[in-house]
Amino acid sequence: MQLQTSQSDKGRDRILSAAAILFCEHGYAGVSMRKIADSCEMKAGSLYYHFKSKDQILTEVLNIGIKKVHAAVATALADTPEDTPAIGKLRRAISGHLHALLEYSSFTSANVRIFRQVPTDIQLSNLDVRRAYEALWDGFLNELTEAGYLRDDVDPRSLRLMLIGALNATLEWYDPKVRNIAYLADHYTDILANGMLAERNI
Amino acid sequence: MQLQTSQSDKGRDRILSAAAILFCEHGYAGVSMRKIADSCEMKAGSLYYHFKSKDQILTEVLNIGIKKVHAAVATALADTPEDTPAIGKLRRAISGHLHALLEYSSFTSANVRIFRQVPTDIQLSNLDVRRAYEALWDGFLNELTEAGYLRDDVDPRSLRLMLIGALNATLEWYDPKVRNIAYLADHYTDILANGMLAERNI
DNA sequence: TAACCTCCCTAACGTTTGTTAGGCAATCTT
DNA sequence: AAGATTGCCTAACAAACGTTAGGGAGGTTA
Repeated sequence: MQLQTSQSDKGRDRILSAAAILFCEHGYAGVSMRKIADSCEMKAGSLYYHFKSKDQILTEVLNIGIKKVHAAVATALADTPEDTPAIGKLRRAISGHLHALLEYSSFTSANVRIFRQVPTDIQLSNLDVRRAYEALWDGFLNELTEAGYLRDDVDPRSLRLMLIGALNATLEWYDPKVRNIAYLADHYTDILANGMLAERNI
Repeated sequence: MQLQTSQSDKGRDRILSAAAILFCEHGYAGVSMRKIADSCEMKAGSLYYHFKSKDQILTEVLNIGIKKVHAAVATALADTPEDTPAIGKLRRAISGHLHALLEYSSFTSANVRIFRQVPTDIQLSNLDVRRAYEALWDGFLNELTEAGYLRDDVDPRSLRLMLIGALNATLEWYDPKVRNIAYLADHYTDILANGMLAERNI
């Protein structure tokens, strides 16, 4: 997925990419326009040719972040062969989310890390894309429930919050040198699906 | 658990409490000494009577944060009656963590939210307390494994990362008006223990 | 060739930042 | 009563902040 560039918005993209990485690492207030400019080899004033304020850069970074995971998970689900079992679909969705979060996209990581620390009006401008992503998961989990694959005593919304929360938390400790994403996706799918107890205790 | 005050460190405590809340809401760099001072009805200069720098306040907030969850979980486990089943112990530990995170302690929330965005040397000064808390969980999970309660194909360390990650993520959306902590603790324990599938698929 | 647009630059503005020096009233010690 | 200590204050500093105005090099269009 490309940043929504129409033709040759090279400068814009460089700025957004640099900003995403910096926001992710140091938080919103910890990143100045001068630091963003530094890390894409520009000067602070030049950023204002492409964006009208720091807040606008932030808003775009946040929106792109969610759109990237959304696209990754939607693709993973759409590409799933007809006869894939429920746990297989789940694994693909989880894998898509983790890849977008840990590998492809500093935009996604930035969103997860800084969303709650950002001014309220900017949070609001990110709400629509967030809700769309939540709806994607809720739809998928509801399908599984209606098909009888999920326990009927767990409500899909709570499950979604827990599931995505658990996945997003990997961001805090994930290290590609220790475990790869495929292992992580399998492991998380297995435990979320089957639990950690040797014998079930429901 | 009190902030480690020897006698009447009232000023210190007021500053630390105010700082914890602000750090949690706006991130490290988003909170100035003047804002901390404002919200505990002091002036910025006065903070330097109690602390030698902003970084020192941050360091103490982070350390207290972990110590609070540690104490909560340790107490929960220690108070568990002899014959409590494995899932009961797990529930108590999870409940202790969630209470410290969501109810009692803005120090704990601050730690979870801002740790990764903080300068490296300050992260390092928080490592010892963090490791001690991790060891508490690893010890508990190892006990369960050795007693045969946990599946032997999941490794306790990965499990701990996933479990605490999932719990910490509640911070992003928890709202006491929608669900109480007891419900959350039960729900998380159930799914982590038994999984979400109607029929196991191992 | 002239006019224009694109994309970056420099230099400066007013504000906010962390921190320090010095002062002053209340309390405690002797 | 005299002196020391505690706990806060004010005022100021240099640095860093977001943002703006204006300029200039290079390519495109007329």
